[in-house]
Amino acid sequence: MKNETAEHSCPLTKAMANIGNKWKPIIVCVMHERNLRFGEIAARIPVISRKVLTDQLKEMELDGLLTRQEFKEIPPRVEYGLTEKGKALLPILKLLQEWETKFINQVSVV
Amino acid sequence: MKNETAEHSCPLTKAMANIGNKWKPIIVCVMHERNLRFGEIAARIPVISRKVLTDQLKEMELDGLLTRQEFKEIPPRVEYGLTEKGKALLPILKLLQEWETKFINQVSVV
DNA sequence: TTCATTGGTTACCTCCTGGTTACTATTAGT
DNA sequence: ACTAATAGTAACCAGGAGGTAACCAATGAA
Repeated sequence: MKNETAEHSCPLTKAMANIGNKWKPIIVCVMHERNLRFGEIAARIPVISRKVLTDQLKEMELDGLLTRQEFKEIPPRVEYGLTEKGKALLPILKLLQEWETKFINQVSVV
Repeated sequence: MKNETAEHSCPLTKAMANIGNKWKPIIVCVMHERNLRFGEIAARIPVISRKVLTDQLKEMELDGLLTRQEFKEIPPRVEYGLTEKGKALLPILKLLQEWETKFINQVSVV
């Protein structure tokens, strides 16, 4: 979610600019226990395209949510890991999941 | 954030489909203490356009986040209020704000 | 008769997001 | 000589999200 006004606006807007999109919360979640290689992330989220995954990982690195470590090997190996900022998001995302699960049927059915 | 796969996917994806956009978290926040009329919400979020606000409120009503009560008066009066589901979001959004504030400077500066 | 008020609606437009597909580099293994 | 493996890129595209501006209905007040 691009947001030109994010810089001079409330923390909530900035937070949503960081993780308020389709894939980023999921990427954070799948990395909860250990660093993962690019291919491992892709395997855990099979429905995401490689291009979009690359884009998201780049943005998240810039936003300080995760680190990227490139090993100079052939075939290439790249490992991604959560930063402290990224890790701090985990309990919040867990709450969000619980919230969704709790109120799963409380929508107006049209 | 429209999401065709939301129905058969993880709660997190569904949660983000509910509130993962530019305005909805803010709308929830400004309604934290009491019901508000359309114009009051608009006044609390001056940068949102009327059309977008209307759209968001409609979607949030459908998603069970808030209620809409129309009084048959002239000029019209419409009051919006958080549902239990919407209220349950408040502490989570508060955590998100705190998270953002805490890590506010921890981004890679390019 | 005209205006102000409220809560919208309608038509239209732009740009971003996410998506597909094909392509790349480099080395080891057969 | 050819293939497999990894982590991407590049070119291109459709659709949706958010935005602007003008308009509307109903009534009381001036």
